[in-house]
Amino acid sequence: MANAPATTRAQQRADTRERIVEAALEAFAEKGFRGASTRDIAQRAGTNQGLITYHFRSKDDLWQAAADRIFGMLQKSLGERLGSLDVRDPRERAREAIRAYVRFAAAHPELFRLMVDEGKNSEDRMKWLVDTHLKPRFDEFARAGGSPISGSNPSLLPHAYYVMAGAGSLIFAVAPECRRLTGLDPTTEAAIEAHANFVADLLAP
Amino acid sequence: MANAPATTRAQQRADTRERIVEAALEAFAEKGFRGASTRDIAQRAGTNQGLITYHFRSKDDLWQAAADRIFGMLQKSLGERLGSLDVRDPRERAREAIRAYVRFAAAHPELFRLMVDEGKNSEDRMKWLVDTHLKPRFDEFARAGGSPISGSNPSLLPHAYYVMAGAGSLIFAVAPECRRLTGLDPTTEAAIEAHANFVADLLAP
DNA sequence: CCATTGGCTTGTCAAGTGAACAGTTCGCTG
DNA sequence: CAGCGAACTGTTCACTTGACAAGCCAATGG
Repeated sequence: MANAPATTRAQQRADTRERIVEAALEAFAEKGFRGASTRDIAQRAGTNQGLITYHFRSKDDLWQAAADRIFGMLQKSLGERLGSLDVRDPRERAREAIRAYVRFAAAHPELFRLMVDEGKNSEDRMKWLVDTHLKPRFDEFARAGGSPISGSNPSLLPHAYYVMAGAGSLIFAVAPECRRLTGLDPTTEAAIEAHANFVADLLAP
Repeated sequence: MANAPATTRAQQRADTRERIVEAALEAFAEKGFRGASTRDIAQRAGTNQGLITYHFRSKDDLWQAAADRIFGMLQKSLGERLGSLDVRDPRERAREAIRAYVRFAAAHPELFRLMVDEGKNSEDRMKWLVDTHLKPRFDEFARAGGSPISGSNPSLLPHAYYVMAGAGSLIFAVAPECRRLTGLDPTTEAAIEAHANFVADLLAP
């Protein structure tokens, strides 16, 4: 009987791509699109730079894969949390949605960093991000949280959306700064819960 | 009588430095520290790259000058606004401080972009920024706005600070994204006032 | 068992990058 | 008005960047 190979080709391919995407997400969030080099990403993934252009044609394609990954995680995380919630009261559902979002922002500050890095310019990456990932999230926000938060005034929806995103994410996105500035480590469980409740109390009291 | 020179040497020097710092602030906010090149900055300022290393020894020094500029503007802007306000009620003063901050964030989104770009890592620029500019602002926030906002619970101060900063700034920092995502142009006077009131109502109702 | 495939490695390239420096201009001072 | 020195310019240097081409070798399938 021939030795079965330790890892099949398909497995290896998938594993490598996964490692690269994860490293890319980390690097892009940390240094921005231009600041992160493909060599740095390759090193974090434990491979070489040439392999990146082999699996992903270009740096842009790799960035899209990284964005797909983090937004996929967000959708899955929020979906699970709200799906298994049998509360009908809209305000209570809105509160729980806000708290779920804050917890996700704490666990994955890369999401916010990516959004800010790209949202400030009008390049193709921003347009792709809005059309592919942000639009669906915003529409869902309008449906679920609009009324309890913005008081059923639709013209306030954009304000409410960006207030929630900014208020819920910033402290985790600049965690090193927060530690040095305030002494509070926002990555602790207690700080995360305190922040989630603080934001929920503000937006859906 | 000898012709007085069109511009004195001191004027020329100051003008040039000013143009470079302004261009640098713009570029750093737009592309991040690593993403912005000194050549790009020189071009925006209408000069050449060599002049930058002449006036500012290094790219780091130029970045500090840019940070000094935007934080100086913030301090001046808030100081003027609150100085000429003869309202004694703490809550009303807090509301006005919040609204003043939101207006500044709208007029100068570079402030928030710089903070996020640097606050996410632990490099020297972040430490310098905290010690030199952020610490004083945070202390003042604790003195003036702490009680009306965080309900006199000092352990909530960091949360309140980052909620205000994030909620008040994000929509302006990612204005191109906001336009495409929601249809709302956050740079209009109406949108700015709406946002200022929205945030003030949340934090100091 | 061997030819082939395809994931991966290595080496190379043109286009930048920040810093440094020699050369040029010109306002100011003596 | 001479000439010093500060403001400015253009170029060079050592290095990094993303992309690509050629070759390597283990898994695959006949």
